[in-house]
Amino acid sequence: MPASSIRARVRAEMIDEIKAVARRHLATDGANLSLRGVARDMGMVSSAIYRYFPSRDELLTALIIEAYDALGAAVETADAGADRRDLRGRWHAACRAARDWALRHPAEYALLYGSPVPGYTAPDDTIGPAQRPPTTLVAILRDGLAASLLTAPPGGELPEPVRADLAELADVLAPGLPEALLARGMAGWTQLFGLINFELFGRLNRAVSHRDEYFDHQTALMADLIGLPGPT
Amino acid sequence: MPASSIRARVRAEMIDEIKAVARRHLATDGANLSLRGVARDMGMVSSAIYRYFPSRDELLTALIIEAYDALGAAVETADAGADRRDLRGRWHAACRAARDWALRHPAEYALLYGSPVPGYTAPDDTIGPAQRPPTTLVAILRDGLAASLLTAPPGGELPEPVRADLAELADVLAPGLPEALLARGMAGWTQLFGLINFELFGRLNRAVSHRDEYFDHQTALMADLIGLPGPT
DNA sequence: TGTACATCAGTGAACGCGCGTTCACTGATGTAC
DNA sequence: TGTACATCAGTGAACGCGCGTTCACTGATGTAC
Repeated sequence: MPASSIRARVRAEMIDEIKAVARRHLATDGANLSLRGVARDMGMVSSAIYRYFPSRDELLTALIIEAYDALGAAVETADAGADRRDLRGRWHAACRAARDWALRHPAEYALLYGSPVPGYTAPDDTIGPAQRPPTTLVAILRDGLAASLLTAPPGGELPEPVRADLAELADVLAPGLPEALLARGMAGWTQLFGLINFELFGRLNRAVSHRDEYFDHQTALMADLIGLPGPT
Repeated sequence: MPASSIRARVRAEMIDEIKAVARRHLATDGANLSLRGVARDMGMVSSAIYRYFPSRDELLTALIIEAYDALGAAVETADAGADRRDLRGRWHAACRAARDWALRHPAEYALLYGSPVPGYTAPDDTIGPAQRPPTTLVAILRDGLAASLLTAPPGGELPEPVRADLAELADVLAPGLPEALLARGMAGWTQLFGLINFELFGRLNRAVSHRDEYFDHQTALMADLIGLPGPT
């Protein structure tokens, strides 16, 4: 290995460490991530960070993309671990994986799905990673339809403008998926993140104590609405 | 009117004005509300604010309570304006009112339902106002049941720990409501805020352009799940 | 293999800005006799 | 009705802290001949 690539490797490790420290900071400061604070924790002077990230916002962006990818990978892996033909099992596995990831990484979750960071607008590179979780969910529906395990609801129930929007969206997320089924998939996706939001941001605090069971039951209700077959 | 109460009235007006200015600030700074910024906008020196609020956090709390009350009132008024026996109409009206309020007051909505403010914990006075929207929603279900317009799903579908949690919760939100119906009401409530979150925080940006129709349709799906009678 | 040069990481000081909160104070407004 | 006193709103300076970013710099590490 040439000396230059040692330098490159050390550099890559530094970048990773900065991101790791920054992730820890997110937990206490929320999105008010402080470059100086990160530098302090690394035992460097604050300006040294600029060797690795050109600005605070770029560091934030890197964290956001990594978080989306981690969440997306968790959801995809969970889905992949379930029997292909057990749609309900796949749905539950994917939803649980999202929730588990969020509970294990609450600050990163908040960065992705909480209030927008003031003064920060996410660049376009975040779009792809952000689409992984919903893509995985609707893939379950598409597979089910292809295997005739599932029937699409009548499309006539959709108002025309909604149908048109969903048709375009289907091209991106799940080509060929009937609009009425995509609408239900979106409902499930919305519900999933509504549930996680409420749990994580304290909305269940004096209300629901058996969180796992509650989550599973709410998820099952959505599976019913979508029409996923399987044991209730 | 005695002179003293003139002073009291002026004081009350100042408090209102401070809150109004602070609300404007929320729109740009998010929850990083700055007392000095508010004071500047009012043409006062920053320390003068302390005549009216003992600390920044108390001002935040006042804004939060007012926002919850405004949202709660909007939802209640919308529900009250619909035919008592048209459960589906009431449900839609309440949901639309919540969304409308959120779209008109995005920063305040984010304060209530977005990521927690770092370093701030909401005091107990916020609990009551925060419960108004879900209380209104489940009241629709309770009314429907009382008027035999609605039947409760079989309670056997609920895992026991969830049933117990929901039984306690029913005592607070809607005494006597069967747990399985409350579970569906909670699903609707979760969905409602999931929908608003996604719309407000940009999750629908390159995906759904007919927001009103999409929202109504998603809300209708939840009404189906709950079993609300009425025209689909 | 050894030397001259280029690259790069990290330092330390500084700029210009922001913040919440305290404190002694001035003046105006109200109250009591 | 007039005067002495108390209350209160708002001022201005200060404390002590934080932040992102720039810039000239030192030394170490790598590269080319």
